[in-house]
Amino acid sequence: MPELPEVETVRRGLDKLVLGCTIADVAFDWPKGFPNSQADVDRFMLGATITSVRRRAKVLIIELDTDYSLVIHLKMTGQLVFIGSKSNGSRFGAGHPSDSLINSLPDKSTRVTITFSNESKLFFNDQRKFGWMKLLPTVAVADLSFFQKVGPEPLDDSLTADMFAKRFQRRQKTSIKAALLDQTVIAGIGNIYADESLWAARIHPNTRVADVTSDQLNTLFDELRLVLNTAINKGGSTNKNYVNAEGKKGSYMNFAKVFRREGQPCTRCQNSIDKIRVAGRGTHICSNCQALPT
DNA sequence: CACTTGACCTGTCCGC
DNA sequence: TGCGGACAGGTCAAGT
Repeated sequence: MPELPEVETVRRGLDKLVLGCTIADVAFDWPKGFPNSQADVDRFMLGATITSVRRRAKVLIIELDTDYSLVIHLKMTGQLVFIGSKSNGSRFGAGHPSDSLINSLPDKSTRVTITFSNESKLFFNDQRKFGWMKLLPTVAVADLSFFQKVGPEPLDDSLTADMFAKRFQRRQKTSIKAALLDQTVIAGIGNIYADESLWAARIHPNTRVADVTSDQLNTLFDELRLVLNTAINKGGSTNKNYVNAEGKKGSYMNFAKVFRREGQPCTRCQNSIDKIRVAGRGTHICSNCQALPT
């Protein structure tokens, strides 16, 4: 699922819904995705209060007042869905009481259920089981190998176009799309926003990084940030499974220019959008707007 | 090191 | 309808 805009949307939802909540119970049976022992959970989660919800790249960090944190990666199909509970026992969704998720969770994809002292619940669902959640000492979170290697946040105010361009210097021989998807170059970009930003910057995804001009990299920097900010404003993209912390879908797919629009006209030139394969991933382009250098 | 490919899972869709 | 294969928002480990 989730790329930076989706994870950020979930983070904002959790920040609103579970900050200050106290954990009363944790139900889990998923050693591969949640490897902590019952003893760890008893000692560092039960009775703990959530003090902050942060995001780095596509990873969520839920900090507890026990100096432990839950570190969560949703990978392709992970969801974190909050469902409240009224004092009379009836359930309500955070924003949309009619949402079908309210009465269907937990379901067969539910891997972890956290119950808070006010009886509301947070479900970690993951159909494909690629996602994970780890309970770690907060001071150890930064030592995770992923955080040691991950590149800068594309929306960080301090990131300049020059700094952005420099990140690509050690990936000269690969395609620009493979480099964009490489989390050690820039954090948070996945298949949807790689395709969308390359279309906006009129760069063919198969262009070798060495053949991307500095003007094109400058344009890509601007367009990438525009695409990501727009996607956050639309609540992210729901291609299939993604929902936010309230169980709601994102609407960015209605505004996408190429992603999953194969066969439809390019909004700039009316040429039919193509789907090709680049860096082992399905890739959407306008072959008229996005020419390969000759 | 840089680069590519397959593996990890479950579900769905498409062609025969 | 059934069945096999390809494919799906992301990382990793292993190979060259």
